[in-house]
Amino acid sequence: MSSAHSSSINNPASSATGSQSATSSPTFSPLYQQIKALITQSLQSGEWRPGELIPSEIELANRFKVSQGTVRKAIDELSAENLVVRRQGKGTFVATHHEARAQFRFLRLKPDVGEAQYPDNNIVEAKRLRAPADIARQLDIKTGDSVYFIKRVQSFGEAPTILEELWLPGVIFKGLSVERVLEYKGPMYALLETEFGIQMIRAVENIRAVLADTSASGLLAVELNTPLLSVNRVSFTYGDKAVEVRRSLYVTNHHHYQNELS
Amino acid sequence: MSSAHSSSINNPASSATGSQSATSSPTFSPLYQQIKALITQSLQSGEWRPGELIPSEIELANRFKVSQGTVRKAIDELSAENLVVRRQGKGTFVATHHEARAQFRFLRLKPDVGEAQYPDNNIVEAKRLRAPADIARQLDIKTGDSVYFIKRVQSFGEAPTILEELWLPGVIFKGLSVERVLEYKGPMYALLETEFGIQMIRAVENIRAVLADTSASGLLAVELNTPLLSVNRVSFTYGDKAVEVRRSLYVTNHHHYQNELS
DNA sequence: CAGTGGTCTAGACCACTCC
DNA sequence: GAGTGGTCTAGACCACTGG
Repeated sequence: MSSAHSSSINNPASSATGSQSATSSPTFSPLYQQIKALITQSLQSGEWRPGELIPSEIELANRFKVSQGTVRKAIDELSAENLVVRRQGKGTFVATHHEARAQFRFLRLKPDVGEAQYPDNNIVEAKRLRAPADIARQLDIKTGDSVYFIKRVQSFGEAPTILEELWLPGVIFKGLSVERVLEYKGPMYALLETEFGIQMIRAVENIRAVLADTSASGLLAVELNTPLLSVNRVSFTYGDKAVEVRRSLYVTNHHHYQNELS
Repeated sequence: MSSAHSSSINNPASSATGSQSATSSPTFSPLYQQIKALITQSLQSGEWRPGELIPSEIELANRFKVSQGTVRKAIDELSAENLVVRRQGKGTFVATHHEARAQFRFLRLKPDVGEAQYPDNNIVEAKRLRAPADIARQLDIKTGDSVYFIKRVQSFGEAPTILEELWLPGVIFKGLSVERVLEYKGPMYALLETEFGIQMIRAVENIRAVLADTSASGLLAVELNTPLLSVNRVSFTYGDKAVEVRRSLYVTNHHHYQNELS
């Protein structure tokens, strides 16, 4: 017995050769799913930080007392969900929003011609306020709870193209400095990751067509009643916890929202 | 030697135990990728038809002279790409558009309240004509080549919600009967699958916001200049061959286009 | 060169479906 | 019970990265 990290896995027969695994106990799930859950916990707890190398498959197999193949299958799924990134010969790394690759995972707006690029940010407004009912519902908090509100315009070159409002739960992002936000020019998710250790894992977008009102037409430099793409996004971190509501208006005269169906 | 199906796999050492595989020959790819390609060929050729059971993993392993694990990994990927569907205890089946499950793979429009449902079709127009330049480019055919053109309105309950135009290459869907289309009420992809053995595997949608013109406002029963979601879809079959252009207008007053980012 | 993930095999047992 | 996909193991070798 090498002691230390044994970790309670639902795996009665830790015996010797071949068999073991998967009895039909009340709460059964495959071993690799349990391993996956344990690794996810370590990711969530910050045992390994974004961008860092996680232990090798062999090391994890030893730690959890399972075969390398089982760890591999667990990591395969985490990789498919973009929680980690595998690099042959180097190791497996915790996914991070601080990478060019990651920027476009949550930005589907592409220019009609030319290469995709990341837009410039311009903060219009940033403040704390009390959550309106609809926002609170989407964030799974109570109406009137403290939220951060950020309004910004994103531009490609000289053309303002995205007008968006972000709502972030005050409890989770406690201490978010308005000044910090105002001076920050990079991707918001990268900032939230480094400042609060909160990672956006998944998001759901509801899309409609709307008309530009006075405010939008002014900020986006388009005529009143220009058709705009309205994108209502709710973003989730580990454990399917909602941590952002983002309401965006896209000018789609020279850009389009691209989606792959498969 | 049990003769019959040996099938030329890039696998020099078909020797006995363990090793073999993966020499660094000019055109190298992993064994399971080669197996995947062979299975895909059989799917494409119609050796196994949509909805049918394909041979078991063990049978395929014997046929291709590889281990079951290798076949498994090949099928895993085909399953992830929705080309086949695995059913424990029963077998692996060729995916088909004749299933409730499959309907919503290519229809992301969801009602704001209530369960998703499949709309009723109303054909407005169906005819053969010569491909305009932009359609031809997207279908990878020549301007003026014969195409089928179908215009239809789809309604949820009493509310017309989708106005769309479909272009299908004449060469591929030769003999598509206008009468057949006019009387057909189900999903178009199911019809094309059964009538021509062509399966839609993947699609790319480019989305913008536009204003309803006179024609659209009439057919969709909305006011002139109502904002509409414009969805330009190109669909692909095996071998990434474009086989449909579909230009849709969605009324998003009581529905929204839902997209999951991950 | 050692260490990592990637591929491949062989064999075992489990869970599910159908006869 | 027989057959299918699903899980798990153990061990081998390959491809890639870096010191």
